Amino acid sequence: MPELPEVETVVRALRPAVVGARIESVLLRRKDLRFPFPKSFKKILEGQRIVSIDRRAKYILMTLSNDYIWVTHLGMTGMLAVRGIETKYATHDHAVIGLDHNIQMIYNDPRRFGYMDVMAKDELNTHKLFAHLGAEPLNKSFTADALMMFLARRSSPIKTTIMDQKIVVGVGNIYASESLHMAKIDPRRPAHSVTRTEAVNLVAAIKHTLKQAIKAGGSTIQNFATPDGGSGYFQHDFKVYDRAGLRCDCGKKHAVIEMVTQQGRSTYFCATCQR
DNA sequence: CCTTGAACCTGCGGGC
DNA sequence: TGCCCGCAGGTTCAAG
Repeated sequence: MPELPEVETVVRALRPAVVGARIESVLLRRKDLRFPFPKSFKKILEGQRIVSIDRRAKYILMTLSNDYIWVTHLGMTGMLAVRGIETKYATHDHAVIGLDHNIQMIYNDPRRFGYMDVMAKDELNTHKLFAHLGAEPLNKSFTADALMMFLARRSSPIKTTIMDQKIVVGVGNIYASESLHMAKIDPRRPAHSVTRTEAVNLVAAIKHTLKQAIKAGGSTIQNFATPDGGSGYFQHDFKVYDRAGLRCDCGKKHAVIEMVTQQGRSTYFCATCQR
């Protein structure tokens, strides 16, 4: 999936097209994605206007005129895009939301790890999906002190730890490697071994990496594209991700990027500049 | 509580 | 050319 920058890119691209639009039809081309669509999904959406579109963690939130929130998670391979009315669908076009002014919003997702839900507006912060989420990395509340509190009692690797959505949201497999590289921290180190100074650097690195990626319109890998059909460019800026065997730009002699597996996910780092 | 591993699903690229 | 294997942006759940 899209990590935080990709979801933010999707939200920003959709905003001008969907805010104020009226939902005229909901076509579900299968009954489930990762989970079944809620029974009342069609009934709650149809006839409503989309009041706003926002992001929380990696979730897309669309507030409707009936005070319900339509929640979409893109999973690993989900895409939410707008286009003109068409009757011909692509493989994996699972949901088609018809808007006024002859616009359709299409949800396409080959692996179907994504899902949609609806909830009352005032239920948002207590809802199962959101109650346990940690800090938004780009908010002021995400500080080294806040991070240190969690790191202290964790023995698992720092890379795994910053991907834990209970601690900080939005940092996925790519930006975890990239942020640790920028902060010069070895991803294999136990979380509790990270010093306060390093935590300060790490928090700054996470914020910087995510912001830069948003600026570049996210990363394009395999099937991720921005909703207008374009691509993000951040993948051209990867310093370590997917670069095993290549020289690290730290420029030190024999500094080569390595790949290791941590909890089933690939981690990329430079053992020379990351300690 | 924390940690780890498996599960969900399809497609693609590399190696033989 | 074609097949098989491993791997891919995330999250959740169970078991230790």
